Amino acid sequence: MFQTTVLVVYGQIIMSTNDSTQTKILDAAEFLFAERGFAETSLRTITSRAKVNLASVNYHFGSKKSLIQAVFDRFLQDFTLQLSIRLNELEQEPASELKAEVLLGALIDPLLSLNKTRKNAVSIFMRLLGRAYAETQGHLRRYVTERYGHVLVRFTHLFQKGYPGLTNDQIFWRLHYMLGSLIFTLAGSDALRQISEADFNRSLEVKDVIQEMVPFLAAGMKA
Amino acid sequence: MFQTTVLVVYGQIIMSTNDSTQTKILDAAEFLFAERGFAETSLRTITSRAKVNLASVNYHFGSKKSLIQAVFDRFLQDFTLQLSIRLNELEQEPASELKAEVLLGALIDPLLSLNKTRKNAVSIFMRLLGRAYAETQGHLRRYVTERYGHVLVRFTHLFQKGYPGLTNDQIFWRLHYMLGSLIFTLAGSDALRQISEADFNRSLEVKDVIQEMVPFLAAGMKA
DNA sequence: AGTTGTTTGAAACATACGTTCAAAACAAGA
DNA sequence: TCTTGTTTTGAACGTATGTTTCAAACAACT
Repeated sequence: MFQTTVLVVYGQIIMSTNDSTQTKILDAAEFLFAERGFAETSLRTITSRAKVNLASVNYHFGSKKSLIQAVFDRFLQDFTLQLSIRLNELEQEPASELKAEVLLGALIDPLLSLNKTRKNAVSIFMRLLGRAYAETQGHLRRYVTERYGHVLVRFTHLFQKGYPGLTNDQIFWRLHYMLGSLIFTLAGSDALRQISEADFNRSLEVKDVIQEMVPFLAAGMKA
Repeated sequence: MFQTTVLVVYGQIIMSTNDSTQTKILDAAEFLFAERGFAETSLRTITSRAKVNLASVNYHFGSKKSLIQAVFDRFLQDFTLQLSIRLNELEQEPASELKAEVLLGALIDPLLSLNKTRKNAVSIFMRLLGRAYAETQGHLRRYVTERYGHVLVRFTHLFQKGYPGLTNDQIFWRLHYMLGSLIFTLAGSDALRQISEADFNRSLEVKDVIQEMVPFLAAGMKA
């Protein structure tokens, strides 16, 4: 008794809406979690925004903690699927082809493609990642790394193959730096703006921000 | 009625302890806030760790929100003071001297000097900054930027002077990237480790991590 | 020793939260 | 239409939280 619309072009899902209770909850939850944080968002706020009953969260997801995991799963399933397709291709390439720009592309393209599924999905996803990363204490990070960590390991191996002159330590940390720039910048691209002055004429498109970032990160990688 | 010990060498405060209730609360609060987050840390947990009465938080700081601000103030007063001394010097220098390594040093040295005041102060401070940054919604970021933003503006101007070939937009974003790497890396240097494999032999000292980061960031700045 | 202003202490308050429950509403098949 | 399994609903429960209150303890000064 809910409405589902799926727009498919040349076999690819371009946009889909799903008015089921579960989807309405996930949509409201991911927005509010990204906006305010996990602890700061109550189930009542979520169900109120989703226009569903409070009890339906526990009925469909079991608990608030499981809802948070479900929000991440929806993003990470899409993302890691696309990423591992790219990794499969790159793992066939010779080391000479594994330059930073190429490897970053394998990360960024799947990321940007998320915006095809939901509005502002990339910003929301990055904010959620930033928050999950801050949750040193919680079980969320453990859950994410246990479930999706193997993809990042493959990504690391490609960098090691492409940059044999760097030690494993250097690779590890530089990947760390790059992730930091990416998540930090995309999570709060509207944030640091108010720190600086107003006389900047910045392009706000996520795509442009990332495009601007690639040469910066690639240069650092070659340092 | 409380004990204060200040160790001064050649006119500089090397280490100081202060057993007043306010200090005990601040010490416990900054540790727990960094560890678990603001919302996830209750006043009862704080006062229990600090071994003071629950009501003393509201007596000395007014509210939990004000306590959070006070925690930041204690860090930022130390840090921005040291930073602005360095900025004063650098603002006298010719543009040719304002290279990325030098400017980053003006940021990093005051940062590292925080570890002289309290144990693990740098890591704690960076985690707090990461959390404050994630708090898009809250008033915390507004408070910090209104009170200490002018120092960052001066820092931005120095970069513009040192790198006249870059547009203001590029400067702005690249500073953004650098901050992301810095905060992200230092806030969770023990975090991404478990994602990757165990066969890395990483140095864990904050100082070393930062030292390793400078060439990476400087190369990006020159890209 | 007595007075005054400050700090601490134990208890209580009101509120917001995640979760549970049982009844009602609904959908689908016999 | 009756039955069965699923979903939605409104209300309630227990608990944890930030804050307030007011009396007791304390420190400094005369």
